Amino acid sequence: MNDAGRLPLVGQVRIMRPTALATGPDSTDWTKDDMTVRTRIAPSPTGDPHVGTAYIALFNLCFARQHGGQFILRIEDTDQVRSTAESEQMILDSLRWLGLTWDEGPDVGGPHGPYRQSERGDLYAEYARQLIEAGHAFRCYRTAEELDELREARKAAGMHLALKPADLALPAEEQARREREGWSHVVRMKVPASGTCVIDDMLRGPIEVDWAQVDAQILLKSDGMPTYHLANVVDDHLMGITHVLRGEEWINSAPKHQLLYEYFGWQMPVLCHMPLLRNPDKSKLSKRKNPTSINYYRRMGYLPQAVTNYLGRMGWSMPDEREKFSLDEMMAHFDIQRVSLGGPVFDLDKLTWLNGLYIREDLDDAAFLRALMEWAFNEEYVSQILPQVRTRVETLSQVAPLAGHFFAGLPAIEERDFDGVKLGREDLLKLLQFLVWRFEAVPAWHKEVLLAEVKALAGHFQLKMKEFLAPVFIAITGSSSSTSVMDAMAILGSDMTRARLRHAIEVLGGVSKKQAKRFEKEYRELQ
RNA sequence: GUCCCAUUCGUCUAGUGGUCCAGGACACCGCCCUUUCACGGCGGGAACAGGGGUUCGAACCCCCUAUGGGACGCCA
Repeated sequence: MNDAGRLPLVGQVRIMRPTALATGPDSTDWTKDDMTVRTRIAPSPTGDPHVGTAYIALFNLCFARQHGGQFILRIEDTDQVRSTAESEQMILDSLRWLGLTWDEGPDVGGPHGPYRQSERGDLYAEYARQLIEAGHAFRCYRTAEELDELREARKAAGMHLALKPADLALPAEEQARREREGWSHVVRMKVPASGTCVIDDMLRGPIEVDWAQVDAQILLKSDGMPTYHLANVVDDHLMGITHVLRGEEWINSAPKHQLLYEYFGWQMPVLCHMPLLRNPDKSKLSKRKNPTSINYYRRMGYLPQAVTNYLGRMGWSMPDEREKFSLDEMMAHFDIQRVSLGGPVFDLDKLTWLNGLYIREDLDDAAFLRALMEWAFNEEYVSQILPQVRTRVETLSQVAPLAGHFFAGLPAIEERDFDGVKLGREDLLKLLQFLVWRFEAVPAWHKEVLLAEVKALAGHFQLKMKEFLAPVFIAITGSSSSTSVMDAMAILGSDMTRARLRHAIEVLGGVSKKQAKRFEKEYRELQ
């Protein structure tokens, strides 16, 4: 693809831009009757399926459906290092489990495919080339060290850290030399040095950002892959996306996106930045502080309709304020203007209450039985457990007590359950905390990987595996004698394992702020 | 450090200038129901961040301050 004229364009989608900037969100029409609304969720397959992804997907789906439009799923796997096929599959499975289905996507196809950015070939490079030709982008040969220095200089001067085209420019002969010698380079977009950019937000109204705050964004990485900003704009346009509902964290890069649309001469989709889901301490929801994987909630035995319902209550309410509603009801009554902007704290208690409501009110005996079987009493799952119990039981009735932890959430343990562990309190907490941190970072949740991690840590603590695993055993299985703890962790999955380890830390009185500081320091040195 | 976004009970929220000495839900507490525990029912405490405006009137509009969050990556 090297002729710009042959690039596929989407002509039939008409978008009405907000016309009255000064009048604010209330008096502006954001959709038009003759427009086909198209929204999308664009997850990056770099880990466990995140509840935040489901949250944004839910609102995109409801917005599209409510306007009789389409909802698209696109995989943004331009990060070649971190993206995995396994993660992509989990994301698709999880969203489908929640009932958040898409009209077009990598697995179901559609007229605007492929829906996986890694399969969209050199489309992005071609668009980047166009921008260079038009003088809107440039090749940048700066080294990582030079970039660090430039940022340091700006920091020292008390300026925003955004690197501007002028900062990055090399003397002509140096630029020529690096080009001639074939240095690795990136393509960056040109951005105005000063002035103000106004972006419109469907909920927040006009937002002013000073161009001085906006850096010369990299569009094409040195590996030739596009960054989010380029790929996102190109694909949203090519796929006819009319409304972009995404997380608040994108507000600051919206000027770049808007500028790219202008450079290309494309119609800009309507932007809507949703509030971010929060941890109880109000920081952005993170796996460091909370279970964030949809897999975790599934494994904990939450019903998909309850999870979806609960996510729908995050920053949004039904016009009649009812707490319990189905996805269909939400789509039928959806009104984007009812989104409240304060970042909602993800509250396990309320989700759990809601889930109970669904079990009590919505499931008859047959449906309850089915839910239970689908959840964990199915062949696939139980088959994983069998090898763990076969050699340890003499009657079938011993299976449930022995393997109960495979069918449970957090074990009912107390402080004194750890009495038999021959470790000081500080070391005990440290051991569990280090394990949690270590597990947060494992790239793939496989037994061999976990074993390597555990061995490394046991070495650090100068403990035999048996000694090291004693407290882990209690934390994971809730007992001092049970099935293999390494296998249990592998089977239970990352979030459940970490949740149980964290639960054990809490049971043991928790880690104080001072301890946390000490632990972090030691942990960093360990790396 | 610079910029952006936000701010109603502990938490999720209703509220878009008078109907709000602020309503509902979770959690918590009490009572009732009950052979236990739940479920269910009834009740209780609990919030408009602060200060200035605008207005006859402000949770709601404007400004300032404070607090929280986010962004500033060859991650998305």
